[in-house]
Amino acid sequence: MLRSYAMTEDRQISIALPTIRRLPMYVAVLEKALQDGQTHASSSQIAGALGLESIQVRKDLAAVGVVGQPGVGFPVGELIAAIEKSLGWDNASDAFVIGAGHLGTALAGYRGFARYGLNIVALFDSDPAKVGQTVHGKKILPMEKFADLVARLHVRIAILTVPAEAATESAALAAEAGIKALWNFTPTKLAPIDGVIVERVDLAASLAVLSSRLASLVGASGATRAQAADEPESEV
Amino acid sequence: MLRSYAMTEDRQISIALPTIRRLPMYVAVLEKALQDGQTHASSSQIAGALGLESIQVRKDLAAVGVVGQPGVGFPVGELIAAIEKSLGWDNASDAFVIGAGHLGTALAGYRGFARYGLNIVALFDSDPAKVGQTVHGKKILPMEKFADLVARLHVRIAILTVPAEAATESAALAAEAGIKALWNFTPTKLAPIDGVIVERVDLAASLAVLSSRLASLVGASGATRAQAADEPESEV
DNA sequence: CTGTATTCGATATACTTTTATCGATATGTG
DNA sequence: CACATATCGATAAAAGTATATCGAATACAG
Repeated sequence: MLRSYAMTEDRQISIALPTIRRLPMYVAVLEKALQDGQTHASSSQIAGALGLESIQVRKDLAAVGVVGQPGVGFPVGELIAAIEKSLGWDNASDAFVIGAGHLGTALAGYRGFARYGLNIVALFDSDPAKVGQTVHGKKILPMEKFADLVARLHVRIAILTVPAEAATESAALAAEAGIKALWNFTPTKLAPIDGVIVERVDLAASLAVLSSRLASLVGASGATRAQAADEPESEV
Repeated sequence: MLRSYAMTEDRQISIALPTIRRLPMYVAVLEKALQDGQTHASSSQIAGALGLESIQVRKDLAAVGVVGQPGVGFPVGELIAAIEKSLGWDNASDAFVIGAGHLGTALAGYRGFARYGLNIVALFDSDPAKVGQTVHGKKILPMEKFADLVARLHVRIAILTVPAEAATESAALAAEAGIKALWNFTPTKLAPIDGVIVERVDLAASLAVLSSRLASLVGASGATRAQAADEPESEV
């Protein structure tokens, strides 16, 4: 495989974004296979479990650098380790939640993150009424302590769950404190911040896909009956 | 079924998925422009506000069928209306939340949805302790009443915020009740259900992008050997 | 009225991602 | 061992997206 990069040993950077997004699904399937006692899994097996094509699975797995064995499949354990390394999930990262509202609380209580190499340490909120409370065994601390604790605990990841209007300010504060990666759950699209990675969970985009598909489903049934098995009521 | 260009206005199906995901951002920017009294907005102005290229904005806006005026820009009001129509946001849709945990409560309290044409009517939970409570002015009802109320109120959208292990069952129940679109916030990848649109908010995928970028940022000091202890099951 | 700066839309090009093809390797059966 | 089946990896093709170019339309200043 020759590509224009090929300089660095770790080619994590060059893994295609769509591939990266699929990697967690592979981990889930592979861990299940491992529990079932499988030492190897074929691309077609993985693909079948996820509703993908086997060839795409092979391409994705090739991207993380694991070689399979013709006639056998891919070594499950090795594969999991390689994927987790590619994602940086081999070493758990500590994270702070900024904004101890409903969403922040929900995320703080989500245990699945442990498997994703993410460890939520504490929550921060500017509301004095919330400070001092404990949610899911994690303390809610005042924003004033944020910068100091980021430095002392070497926390690199902050999860933004503040109201939309506070997002920009909170992001700037986090960047100032030395946060390297922001997981932005607010509807606010943040301006790029130098040296800070921002990944947004865009509910509006997700809902847009859902509702446009729904709209075309309903709209299509009025014009054509080609694929519609049942007749939805025309409620416009 | 073939996608023809015959219909001038209603070719929502053919809008590219990446474009659809960007449409909500345009709406946000355009509404701001409208508030500032602008009647027209140029593609470069919109692009600048969102960190995109003007040409991409023009292409996206062309996809929703609005024509701009050379030297002037795009008519703001018309554009908003066209985008909202494309997304099915012109008529608000009622939705039920299944699972009145932290996440479900958070979503039920999120007012931004109103602007996205989504109206959360009630929450459902199988836990008798939660039933009867009210969150954000919305009642938590028992799952037993779900099917009946879907039919009576013609609700088409359900928001899944149950624990991972309950996701498949809840989805089947929703489909049975006549739900047409499922917005899946659980980590469970649902098998395709006939006649039901499923859109998943995949936190693992989002986190994968974040952490892989963070890992490659740290970059050169990457040599680590770690065996991850597995977590039994994920739980929202 | 003329020139300059904007801006759009159509077409073309480049890039990314997915899907297809095919030869080679491995397993298992009779 | 011969043969059918399963599987991978490399290469190629196709499909899908993003970006570049350029002529034409518009506004505005001089």
